This record gives sequence, structure tokens and C-alpha cells, in this order.
Amino acid sequence: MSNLKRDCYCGDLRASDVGKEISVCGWVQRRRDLGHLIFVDLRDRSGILQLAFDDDTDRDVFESALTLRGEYVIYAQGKLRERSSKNPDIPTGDVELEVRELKIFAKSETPPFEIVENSDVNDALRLKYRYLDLRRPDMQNNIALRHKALRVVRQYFDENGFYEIETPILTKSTPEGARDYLVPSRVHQGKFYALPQSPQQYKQLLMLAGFDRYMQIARCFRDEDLRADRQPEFTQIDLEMSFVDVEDIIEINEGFLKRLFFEVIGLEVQTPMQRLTWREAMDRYGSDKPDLRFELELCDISDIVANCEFRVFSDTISAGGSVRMIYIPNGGDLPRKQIDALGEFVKTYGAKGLAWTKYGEDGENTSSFSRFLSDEENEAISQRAGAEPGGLLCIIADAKDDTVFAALGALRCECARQLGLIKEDEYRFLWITEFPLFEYDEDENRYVARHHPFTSAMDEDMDLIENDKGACRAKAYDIVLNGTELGGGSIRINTPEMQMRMFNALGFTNEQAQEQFGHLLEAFKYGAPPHGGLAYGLDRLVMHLAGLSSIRDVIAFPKVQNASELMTSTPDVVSDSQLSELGIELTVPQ
RNA sequence: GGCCCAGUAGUUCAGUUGGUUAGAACGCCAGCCUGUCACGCUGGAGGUCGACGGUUCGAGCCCGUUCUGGGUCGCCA
Repeated sequence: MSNLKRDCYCGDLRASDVGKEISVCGWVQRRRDLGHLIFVDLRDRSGILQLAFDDDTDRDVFESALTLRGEYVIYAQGKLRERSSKNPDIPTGDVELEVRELKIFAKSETPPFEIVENSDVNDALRLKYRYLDLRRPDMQNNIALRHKALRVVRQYFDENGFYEIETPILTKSTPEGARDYLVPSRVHQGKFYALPQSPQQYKQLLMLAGFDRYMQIARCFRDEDLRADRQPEFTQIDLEMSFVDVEDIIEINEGFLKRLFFEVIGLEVQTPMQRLTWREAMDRYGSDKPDLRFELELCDISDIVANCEFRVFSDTISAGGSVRMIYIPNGGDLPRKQIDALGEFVKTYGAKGLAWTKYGEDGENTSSFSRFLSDEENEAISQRAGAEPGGLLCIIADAKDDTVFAALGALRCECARQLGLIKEDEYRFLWITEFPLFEYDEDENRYVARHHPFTSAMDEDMDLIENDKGACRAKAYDIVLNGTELGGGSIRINTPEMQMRMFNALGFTNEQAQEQFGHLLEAFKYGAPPHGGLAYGLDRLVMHLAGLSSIRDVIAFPKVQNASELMTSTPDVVSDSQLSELGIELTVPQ
């Protein structure tokens, strides 16, 4: 191959290069054999160049060109010439290579699917042959875009004084939080490492160690079920800063997002970005990651129906719940069947059902519940909604506010999607601040940390840690884009006393806290700076940059829904000797 | 763990109420073709209808189970 070196990429050649002697390498995209004239489209990561073989071509080279098939890997050398008929559809459409020398590096079987842009092939097949799928120009672009994003990440945070520091992959399993992936230890049989869910404790200890600003492109692992935007193995842009408060973190990250979106896709992001407190986000959108590309805000009507005859509403309120609605101006267009489907839709979020009113264009209303209310109550509801003919009112009542918010928040998005209300070309960034510090866990009958147990309470809510956990707010924030959580973080606790107070509040005895987090409590005795940070889901960020709806398309080798990897058939069985070396006996057959 | 959707040629799909030999396009193979660029023309090969079981005189189609993939609820500090 020493004398078969390429000197340029296919897609870079232009009319200004005509006359040059060039060499290219790549894969055969297509061969067009016209008899005494053969064209071959040669593809590399930069694009496509047309190779031409005709009567002036050396006979052996021509004969060799006749044997070319799709995905053959070749070298071609010759003189670049202007085409007699140009192709305006591709960047290299003005030129072609008059081939003088041709070398076939490797033949290829006919691939199981065509290597073309926008192919619509079954996911399982794509993933089984991921290396072929990745040859497709759109996948090449996605992966290149990811690289560009990573380059900006490293540049920006370097310029702002962050050190890139690696933290261990073999770590200690911690209670709370996601299920860990475990790695058995050979040296310490019966003991296990855990793969990190995030480098949380390490990055805090790096602040304690005095590095001041830390950044890592960190691989993280969570053994939980997958979604279109969730993989068991994913990448975080992990950040931590010392001597900062919430504002400092928001400021540096607004700068980052502005730079990232501009440099990668040329988008001008306005800063400062919009902010909502968690409380306001829930009340107005029923979600802690609201999509602001459309309106449809929630509205509380508990006060109107608190004493109404309709027990579904009034009983809910006396049980401590709420009755809330969204009003959809054009929702009256939805046929009855579709409204019933929305009723089924909200049930998947735990709602008992959907109460609705269709405001007819003729002034005649159809409603699932209005006959149970007084005229005054109906009128008050319509008035608060600002209802007009053609509108649709959707009401959810539940004894648990969480259920009302979950159902209405999801319904809001579903209606917007069905009615085409989402402004698809907008990028609505949003900070959600003042998250609750605690969250009640029904299964365990206790409060657990909503973010993680190292999160600081807001200064004015310190007393609530013991006195009113449900009302205690944290110095925690998320950055949201178009209804997706891009990242989140918090200001951390930095004294051993406060950290122990937090563990106690979560129900840990001092002994339990020492056992599981002793290293951190010990470290805090030696002077931890006030610090805080944030972590982005890199895959989600790149997904948005690429305008896609699944993170799989921006990950080179993703896993499928059951967390296996189809190309290599991972996970897989291991040999008995491997197991015995680890001191592991299986209770299930392999 | 629950719910929903899909599975027919290499690929993407069509397939009538359950009725003779399961079709199309692209791809593939062969032949012809000197300006194509999704080349064109002619011909050809290619199917356990995901699997198993059931109903039926008869199943790609109906029923059950199961597998695979996708979406989602729970879950994801």
C-alpha cells in the first residue's frame, strides 16, 4: 500500500482542482455500466466522487472496473477533469476522475441493506450490521456532529479554567438512586465493584482537593429500563466548580450552550435564558421539563368545584387533591373517538379518567360532566378557561397532585402534537430552579433525596429539613430544552455536620451513614469549599443538535430496549472457569 | 413487571370475508448499451408469510402461546 496512498478526500474536489493528478480511496457506492463507458461513484466520509472509465482507459483497468460491485474498497489514481455533463445535486458534480490506476483493496458481499441516506430499514437489522449502518451519510454526519460538539466542550471549559480529570470506572456501589451495574472482584471474592451512575462523589472530592474547576466527558451506567432518550450506558459532560452559588453555575453554562449551539449548528441562543421555579413549572405546565414551544397552560379550578354536587370533583378535593384543566382553543376539532382515546391516554399516567367539554361552533356544548354542575359552576369554569366556540376543555381530578400534573402535563404535549401546535423550528431553553430537596417514596414509606443526598437546601428552607420535608426546597436546577431534560445539578453540602444532618433526615443512622459515606464525611472534616456543579446528557444534547428524536442515532454502538447489543450479542454467557475464578455460582442456567 | 404497535423475497411494502400457483418496487445475477449520475432496455434467480400450537374441508389472514424489534407507564438519587 506504500505507493497507493491517497492525497485527498472524494467530497472535497471542485472545479478549481481540474487538471490535478490525484489519488482517492473509498467504497463503491454505485457502478453505472454504459457498455464502453463505466461510471463509479466512490464514497468516503467526505462525500462522493465520480470515477470515469472509457475507451481511453487502460484495458486492464477497464476490465477491473467491470468487476466492481457495491461496497468494494478501492484505490483510484488519475487526472481530475471537468465533466461534459454536470450534476448540480452533489458538491463534486462538476468534476470526475479519469482513472489511470485502480486497485481493489477488498471485495464486499452484497450488504443486507442499501448504504444510502434516509434508509428506512428495521432497527434490529441496522444494529446487527451497525458498521454498515454507520457508513450511511446521515449516520456519518451524526457522529461527526458529536465530535464537533465534544471539541467545543473541551475548548470552552478549558478557556474557562476547567481541568479535565478522569475518575474511576470501578467504584463503590451506593444505596439510593439507580440500580448499579456490578463487577465481581477476583481478588476479593464475594465483593463487587459498581460502575458509576455518575462521578458525583469523586468530583466533589476533587473540589475538596483544590482543583477549583473540573470537567469530564464521563461514561455513566444505570441498570434501568431503556427509552428513546435513555441508554444503560451513556455519556455525561460532568462539571463541578468551587466557591460558587447557583447564579455562577447558570451563567457559565448559558455561555457554554450559547457557544455550543452556535459553533455546531449556527444557532443564536438568547441569554439570559428563561427560568421557572419548579413550583411554577408544575402549576403552569404539569411538568418539571415543560416544552415551551406551545402554550396550553394548566389551570387550577379546585376552588370552583370544591363544593359542587359532582362527587368526582368535590371528593377529590376533600381528600386533599386538586382539580385542574387545560383549555385547547382548536381542540373542538377532535372527533369524539379521539377524545375518548385521550381519556385512555391519561389513564396510563394514573388518572382515573378525563372530564371534558367541547364548545360547539353553534354554541351547543357537549360535555362529559357539565350536567352534574350548577350553571354558575359551569360558567365560572368556562370563564376561567376563556372558552370560545371550537374549544376543548380537559379536566383531571385526583387525590394526588402528582397524578394530576403527570396526566395533564402529558396530555398537554399529546394534544399539541396531535393538533400540530408545536413550533418545530424553535429552541426553547429553560432553567427549572428550586427543586424540592425531598421526595416521598410510597414503596419505602419515607422521604428520599430527589436529586441526591449531597444537595444543599435553600438557605431560607434549612429548618424545613427536619420540620417540613415536603416543602423544603433545594439549590438544585435543571436545564431543559423543548421538553427534554438536558442536564441538572445543584449546590452541594460542604460541611460534615450538614451532611450528617441530611443523612439523618433521610433516615440513616449515624452508623449507616458512616458505613456507606464515611469517606465523604471524613473528607469534609478537612475543609471543603462551597461548591456545586452540573451534568449534561451529552447524547441528548447531540440529539437536539442533530434534530433527532432518539439518542441511538448519535451513539455509534447503542443498545436495544432489553439492554443487549445486537452486533456482538452482548451480554453473553461466560465459561465455568471464569466464574469459578470469581467465586460465583449461578442459580439460573446459562 | 404492565400497556400499545410491528414482523410477508436481500430491503421497503401490498395482499379483498378464510379459497387455485403469495405480488410490486428497489436490490441481486446475466446479456445489450459511449455521458450516466436513482442510467436505460431485455431476461432471470430469489418466500418455512418470525416460531410453535389450535380452529377450519381449507389459514399470510381467525384464536392462543412464544420470540424479535419499536414506543411507553412503572423505574431512571
